[in-house]
This record gives sequence, structure tokens and C-alpha cells, in this order.
Amino acid sequence: MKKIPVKAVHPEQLIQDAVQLVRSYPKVPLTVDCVIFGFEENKLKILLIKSDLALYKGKYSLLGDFVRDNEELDAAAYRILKERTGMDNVFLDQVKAFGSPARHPGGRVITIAYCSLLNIQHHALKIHDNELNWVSLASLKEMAFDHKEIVDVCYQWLQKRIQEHPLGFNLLPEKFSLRELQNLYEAILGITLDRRNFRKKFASMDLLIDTNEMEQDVSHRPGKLYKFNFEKYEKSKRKWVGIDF
Amino acid sequence: MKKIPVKAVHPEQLIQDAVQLVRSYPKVPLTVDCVIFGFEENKLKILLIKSDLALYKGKYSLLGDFVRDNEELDAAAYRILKERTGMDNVFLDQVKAFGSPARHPGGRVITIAYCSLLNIQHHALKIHDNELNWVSLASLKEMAFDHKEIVDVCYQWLQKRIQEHPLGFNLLPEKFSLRELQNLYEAILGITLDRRNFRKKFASMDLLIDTNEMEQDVSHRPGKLYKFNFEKYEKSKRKWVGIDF
DNA sequence: GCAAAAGTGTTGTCCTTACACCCATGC
DNA sequence: GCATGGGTGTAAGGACAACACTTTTGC
Repeated sequence: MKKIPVKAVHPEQLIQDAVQLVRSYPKVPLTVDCVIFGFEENKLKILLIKSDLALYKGKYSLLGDFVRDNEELDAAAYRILKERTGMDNVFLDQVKAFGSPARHPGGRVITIAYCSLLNIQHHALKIHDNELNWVSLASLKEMAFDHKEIVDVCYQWLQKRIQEHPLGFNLLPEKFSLRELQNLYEAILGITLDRRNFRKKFASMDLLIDTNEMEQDVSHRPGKLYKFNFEKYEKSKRKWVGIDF
Repeated sequence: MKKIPVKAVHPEQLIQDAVQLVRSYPKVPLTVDCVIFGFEENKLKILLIKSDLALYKGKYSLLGDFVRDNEELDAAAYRILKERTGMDNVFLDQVKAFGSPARHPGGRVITIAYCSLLNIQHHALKIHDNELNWVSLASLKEMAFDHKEIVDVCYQWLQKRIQEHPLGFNLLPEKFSLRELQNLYEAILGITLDRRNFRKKFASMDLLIDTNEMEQDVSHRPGKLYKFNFEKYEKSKRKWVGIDF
């Protein structure tokens, strides 16, 4: 390794006052927006409100809020989930930051998009301010701000992630049939899957617990109900699996 | 679908003045930090400077800067790359936002981490302020701020991405031997690969162009030199490839 | 008994892995 | 001629994809 003459950092050039340095930076408003996925009627849905900005009257908007002073980003996202759905202990993951200068009509606002997956049945919505409701992803066209773009990015993120990790179980009831599970995968990936191969796949993973219960109130032969074995699934990262460009 | 009584958004409640709304949000300083990967001497390296904060004297720091007013996040990252390396048209991807309240000693600063891959040979570093230099990832222990955590996240991101997309070519010279390519993958993934299978794999992908040139100045049988066929690689997203938990 | 979905195995193909020998060049 | 890495093929095993019939339940 050849030595290159460098301009070193001399002690007298060091910045002593970090607070003053940070004070000199431009500041921007920072928000968190949650893309909350649910699954109902064999459709992937998102929890949305109607925008309360006159400019976006009638348009759907993500659940978001500004990040408070001294609040972790993740904590802000969990707070929004808790405030809106009453749930904690839900799946949550940061997806991407959006910061186009013109993405908000009120001036520049940076937002960090979070994805959350939750089971619609597990709780009735307690609050219905701003027409909070589950909206089918397929029917979702226009949205306020750049929220449609954020939803698209999160949906692609979900499609990818669900093939690598068993996220889907967060969207289902504790006990579910294999048909429900397959419907979920088909809805998220937008494809149809072979039933036998699908069942074989999950059987071979050995991550489903047979509850010895059956579906109730179905107008056909009832299927077995399973639980996901969260304990057994202690993440095993994949190694060299080839390059699937 | 059952109808639920909702608190609707009434026209008189709509917010007319978006600017005023945004003005009421708390504001935070926003920076971009670039994790710039390079490959040299069969080692994965990162382009770093020495921190100029007295608190972190002698410690390595990522290349970062605050995001300017009306500057896109991506643009800020490209600007930093350009200022520090003189290069544009390099690979760049947003990885994650870091926003712990205490991550910066001067007060809360949000940073968006970007990953960049570039070929060390393609340019000599023009500027050596703050001892700008390539540092081997393996030897990197302590860093200023939470930059080690950021590096770790970006490295994991790289390991994953390089198995799904042909990113590695950004780290190599335009013309390279298969051995160099394999060394790169082995260095990034931290594993050894079977030479025959590795070559078969890339041969079957049919994305390498034989330049009909050979290595020069090697003390053994010279290998063929290839170029990556960027044109042919118009991304083909993978479909249902099973669930590899 | 009919509709609707549950449940179940086999086969062919492809991909991945493991593995060993000769070749070209510099010294 | 020796050291170093270049270059090549094959066989076995595992994963995936395609495919049809019988069973159970509600009505």
C-alpha cells in the first residue's frame, strides 16, 4: 500500500463544540408514516384515513405524525400504531426515507416510511377519526402527498420479504387453515400457486403446529387449523444460495 | 363488509394552510452519510475520514454532510460522492435512516445512510482532507458517532444484495478475470466458493463478455479478461422462488 | 347427490454440490 | 522443473413444477 501525503487532522483544527456545530445545520420537519397491511376477504388491505388537508380533500392518506423531540424513530412508529389501533407487539419495520423537497405542500417534510403487518380480526378499530378504515390495496388509486408512491414501495418490499421470512403469519389469526395461508400468499404475490406443492413446502419446513382443531361454519369439508411455531423459527439466515439475478 | 359509524372529515375541519401546519412541526438537522465500498488487495474496503470532532479524535468517520434546502436526498448523497471522490455515475442506494436522539453529541441529528460501490482503481483520490483513505472493513473497529453500526447495517445489506443483483461489478475494473470476480464474492460473503461451480454459474448466466484479452504481468498462467454485459442485464425480477426462511 | 374445498404422491427436470486432473506461464 | 493459478466435466442428490383422484362436509 503506497503512502500518500495527506492533510491530517491537527488538534488545533478539531471542533470542540459539537452543539454549536449541529446548531449551524439546516433543520427540517420529520415525520413517520405507517403502511399498515391487513388481510381480509382474501384481499390485502391497508389502514388509511382521509386527509384533513383541504388541498387533498377526499383523498386517502397514510397514518403519520411528526417525530417528537427525543423520540426514537421506531418508537414514533409504534406510537402511531398504538394510538390508531390500540395494539402494540405488532410487526414493524423501517422501509425507506422519502424527502423530496416538494412532497408536502406545506414545505419540505422528511418522512420515514414504516411497514406494519397486523391481523384485522385481532382488534376492532377503536377510533374512527378521519374515516379510519381498511382499504383494499387493489382499489387504491390516488392518495394525498406522495403516499401512493410510499405504498407502492412498501408493497414491493412486502412481496420480497414474505418470500424470505415468515412475515405472513402476522396477518393471519392465531389459528388458520392452509387454504387461508395460501390465499394470503397468492394475494400478496399476485399469483396462483399449486395447492399440493404449497402444502408440501410448508410441511417440509416443519414450522406449523397442528392444533387438532378444524374449521367451523364452513359450507364444505372443514380444514385443519394450524398455529405458526414462532419459537422454532429462530432465524436462520441463508448462506450462499447462488445469485438469482 | 359491515358499516361502522365513523367520524367523517367535515369540510369546515379541513386545514387550509399547509404551510402553517408544517411550521408547527418540530425540526431536526438532517444529514446523509455514505458508506463507500471498494475492493483492493482482495479486501473489502471503505472510504473514510478521521473525525474532526474533538470528542472523536483519531476515530474514523463516514463521509457525510447535511442535506441542503431543496436538495433531494439522493442528490445530497451524489454530491458528497462527487465532492470527495470526483466521481459521478456511481452506484448509489439508500439503505436506512438512523435517528436515535443521542447518536450525535451535538444534539439530535437524523442521518440517512447510503451505500455506494466504486472501483478504487478508477480514480486516485484527489482530496485528502481529514486523512481520507480506504480502510479495510475487517480491521475497522471503533468509529465516531454510531457510524460503526451504520457500516455494519450497510455491510449486511451488501452481502444480501450481491446475491440478488450483479452489484459486484461496480467494485471491479472494467475488465477483470474470473478469479478477481470470485475473490470479490468470497471477500464480501466471507466464505470460500468452489472454483468450477462459480465459473459455471456465471457462464450459465451469460452476462460476461469475453474481451479476448488476457491478464498481463501475472506470475502464472494468465486468465481471460471479461467485461460485464450491463446492456444485456435488464433486470428480470425473480418470481415465486419458494420461501427460503 | 351435488357443490366445494380438503387431502394426498409420483415423476421429470433442473439446479447445486462435490470432486481431480492437465495446462500455460514466470521464475 | 517447479510453483501458481487457469481451465475443464461428470455424477449424485435435492428442490421445484406439473399433474388427478378420492374424501368430507353442508345444503
